[in-house]
Amino acid sequence: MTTPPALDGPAQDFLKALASETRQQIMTLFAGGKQLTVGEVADCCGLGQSTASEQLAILRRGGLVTATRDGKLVRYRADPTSIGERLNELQGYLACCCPPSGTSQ
Amino acid sequence: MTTPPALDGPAQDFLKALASETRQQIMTLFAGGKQLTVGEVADCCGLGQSTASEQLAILRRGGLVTATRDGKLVRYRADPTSIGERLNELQGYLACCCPPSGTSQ
DNA sequence: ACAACGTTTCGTCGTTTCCCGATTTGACGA
DNA sequence: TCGTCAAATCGGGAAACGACGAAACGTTGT
Repeated sequence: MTTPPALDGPAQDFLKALASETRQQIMTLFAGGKQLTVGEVADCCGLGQSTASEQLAILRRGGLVTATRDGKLVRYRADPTSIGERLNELQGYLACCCPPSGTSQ
Repeated sequence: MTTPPALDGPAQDFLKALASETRQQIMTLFAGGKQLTVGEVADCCGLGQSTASEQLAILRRGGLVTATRDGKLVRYRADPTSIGERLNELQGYLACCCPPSGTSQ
């Protein structure tokens, strides 16, 4: 009886993180493996400093980016491994609702 | 120079649709290709009738479900084809931020 | 014509999200 | 030890979201 597998915490955070246009825009900045500081992100997106920091924190909780300290700077970059995992989980979740073969009703 | 491919409308609707716990729960009801009416969804989730209708409309806009009329009922079910497409688009978008091979910074 | 089911719209309420400025924390370097 | 710069956190205000009930409408079947 296919236990309805409600999405768990991590997957939830992943979706929440992606469900904002601003954060989607931020993610595009990391294209090609680029690394950026909070200030650069704020600059590129026309956001306040604290706002950028908050949005990056949400992306980090969603497993989309990681941060490493470099002197007094903190460099953010995309986290392909984690993204792949969450994407897989999402696919698995959706697969439950989407019988590849029509088992019909 | 990987044109930053901001997510387009459909993908946006897909993410928005999935970014609600209630709608995630609704999706699990369709597991195994089941079909449900608005009333059944409202019942199963403890939602008001209009709320269920609204949430289903959002899921439909997101390409997650389709609706067909059957007599005076409207039956909803998951839409695997559309889901697959949107999932692919999402993957493509994320791939831009996630160099499969470390092209490094 | 009428009843049943679904959809849409309206107004409301409470919660959450987004963004901000201000303040605090943390990590240097003098 | 003191500044200083970057980042994080705090507090607040505006907007968006989720849910509700009620009403009006469309469709379908009796």
